[in-house]
Amino acid sequence: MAQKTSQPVSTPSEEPAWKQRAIERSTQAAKRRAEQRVERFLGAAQAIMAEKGTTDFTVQEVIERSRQSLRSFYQHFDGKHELLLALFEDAMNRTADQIRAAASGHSDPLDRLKVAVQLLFELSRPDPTAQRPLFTDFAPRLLVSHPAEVKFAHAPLLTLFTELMTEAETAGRLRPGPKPRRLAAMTMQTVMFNAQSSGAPDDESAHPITADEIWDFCSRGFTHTR
Amino acid sequence: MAQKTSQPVSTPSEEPAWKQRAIERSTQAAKRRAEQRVERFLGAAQAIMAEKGTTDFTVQEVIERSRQSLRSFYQHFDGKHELLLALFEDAMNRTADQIRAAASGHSDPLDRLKVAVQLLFELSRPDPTAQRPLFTDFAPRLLVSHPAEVKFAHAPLLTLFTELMTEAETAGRLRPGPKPRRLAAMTMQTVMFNAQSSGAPDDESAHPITADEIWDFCSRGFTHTR
DNA sequence: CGCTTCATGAGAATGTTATTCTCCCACGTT
DNA sequence: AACGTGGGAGAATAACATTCTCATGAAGCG
Repeated sequence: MAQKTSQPVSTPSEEPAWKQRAIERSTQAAKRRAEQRVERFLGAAQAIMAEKGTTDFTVQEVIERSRQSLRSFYQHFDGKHELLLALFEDAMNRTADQIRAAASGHSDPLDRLKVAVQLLFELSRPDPTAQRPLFTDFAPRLLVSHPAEVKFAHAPLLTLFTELMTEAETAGRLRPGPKPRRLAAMTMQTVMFNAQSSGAPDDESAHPITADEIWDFCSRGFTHTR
Repeated sequence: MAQKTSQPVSTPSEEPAWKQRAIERSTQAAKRRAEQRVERFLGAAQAIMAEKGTTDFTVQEVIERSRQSLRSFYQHFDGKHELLLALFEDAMNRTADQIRAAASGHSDPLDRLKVAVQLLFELSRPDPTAQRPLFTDFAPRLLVSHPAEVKFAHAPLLTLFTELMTEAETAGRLRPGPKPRRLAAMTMQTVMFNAQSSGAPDDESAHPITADEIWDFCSRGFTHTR
């Protein structure tokens, strides 16, 4: 955080710029190498998850696949937990982008919201076919063990939904009262978790709640319109 | 499965009634004893959970506390998983009863629903003070690993909410269209999971969504009332 | 050019649990 | 009295994550 360039306690003038730069350079190099390694771990983990369709891989598998060592792994990650968290944040970012892109295809604010809600619903659903174990396996667990991290990872999505809600509000399409951001938060949660427990898209006998139903529910609630 | 004593496939007459009864009696006795033991395991687990406020106890602790043996434990339960499931179902039943009782204190169908929603919200919230680790720890995990069991355990609650919804519908307080049962299911999910991620009742800086907001959201949605 | 340091590789050691297995005894039955 | 069975004690196993040890090779330095 604080750079030592300032001249307070220690003699700054005794740290010439060239030295700073030299250190900087070697530091940078080290950082690059570290990033390289981290990337390899991440890539390997992602590949394994894609194959097995679960987050239940072992650290062993990851290091074997990435041709690195256990030692190295724990040098770069605080534990398996952090690896998954990194992957999760990444996935959330990409998801937010995907949804934003899909929504941008419509001009009406409510249409945009609708598309976003329905796509998020589909993406959050536990489909054994599609490989999204991070959403269906990891996220729920993380939610109980590290709620703060989850909140952080959800940020991009929340931002997106807040944008969409705000646009809708500006267009006078929201009912007055609740702040867009809170509506966005509740809508997100509602959509994601209802998707979770809605079973796979096909199976089931009776229940499977659909994206349409969720949209209908979120947007209009259940009371009679007086 | 198949009995070895019989010559033909089935010879009921060759099994005298007295023998049947004798077997019955000893079977019943065994069953009683088994139930006894199961109760002890359950009780011990519950006590430990109450003390530690988490489902992360070890099987060891349970058997020590209940003064029984590992062998016995695995003879009665398929694994720790089944023990927790039993406790969970129990807790859900009691929760449903509690909510039903609270709701019965009001005469207006919508008031009843409101009370139910708000109480469920409070009960589902991760309050470190109150000891409800089954809701906050176990349920989410179970949801991903054994969705069917969760659905089963949720049944009493779903039934309750369906009743309340149906009453509201009968009273003409629901908007036409959606079936009460589906509204009940979505409302339940929405309330429970939003509570999950709403942080403890007190802490937090900005967010913490409230029971009122959730009720408002579920009942009225977010669109403008034309 | 030798020396030191640091990031890594390789993999053994540890720790924690759940789960299974083995031995053994007390009992009611035959 | 032999016997079959339920159950107690607790050792053995299995999976993993995590930590620790040792060795190496390359970068930096005098």
